[in-house]
Amino acid sequence: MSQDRTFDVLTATCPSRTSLARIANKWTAMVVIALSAGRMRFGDLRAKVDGISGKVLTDTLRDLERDGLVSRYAYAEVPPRVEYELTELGHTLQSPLRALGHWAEQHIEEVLTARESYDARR
Amino acid sequence: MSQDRTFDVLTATCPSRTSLARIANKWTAMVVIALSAGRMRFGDLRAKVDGISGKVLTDTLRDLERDGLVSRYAYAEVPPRVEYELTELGHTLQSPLRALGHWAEQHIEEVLTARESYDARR
DNA sequence: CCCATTGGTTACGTTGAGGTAACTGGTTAC
DNA sequence: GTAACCAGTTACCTCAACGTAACCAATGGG
Repeated sequence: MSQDRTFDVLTATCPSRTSLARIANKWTAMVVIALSAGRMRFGDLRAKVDGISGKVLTDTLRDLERDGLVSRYAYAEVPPRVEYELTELGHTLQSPLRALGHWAEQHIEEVLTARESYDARR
Repeated sequence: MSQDRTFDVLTATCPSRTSLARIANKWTAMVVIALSAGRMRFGDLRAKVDGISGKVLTDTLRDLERDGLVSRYAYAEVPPRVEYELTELGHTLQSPLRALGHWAEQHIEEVLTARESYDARR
């Protein structure tokens, strides 16, 4: 139950780094943030994560499903209906990733200002 | 001062998304986590972020500097010496990214288990 | 003298992420 | 008959990410 100091993302061979590589990713972040609103079907998710291509959304969802972060519910209907939702594990990832999204929104003006002065300097 | 609902990372054209793309990135996360320990020179940073190549570290640091998250101090010595540290803005990013790192370390076992059962299922 | 040492940067070549577009399936509406 | 519907899947192509290795310049050792 207590924290084993066994895993360290800064160590190249540590398996936790493969996990970090997956979650520290813009598409993963956006999909998880979108799914925070609750169970959703593929088309709605695609509309919510503005600009994501079908291929990338499919790939991202499959990876998240494989890692146990998202559940997939397919209905044998025509036209097909498929819904996705965060698992219990996925919910634990929601708050860190939403924090990242909030950071991006709250600090974008400072970032843009910094970029301008950096670019002007060269 | 209050929160304008002006920015939304889920909107493709929103500038905050470019910012999210930069911070929701494995190398960015690892470098910021490493720099949480304080001002550090290039070589030490490279050793701490195990497995990162010189080129990627340089590129990552330059992007972070451009966005105002990291300060760069170069000394005109031979051999050259350059130190980096988080800016005030960079410090505000430290806790969300460390949270991501912790998540990866704390939940890697569940993730590995999920992967196994997913792969076995196919 | 000459060469090795040192940290950061750059040039070059390779790999992989990601975009586009065409196609699948059975049912309903024209 | 044929067109539209939804969630993929595949093939193909492009461009960005990444790794490798050479390079720079002043100092110290032999």
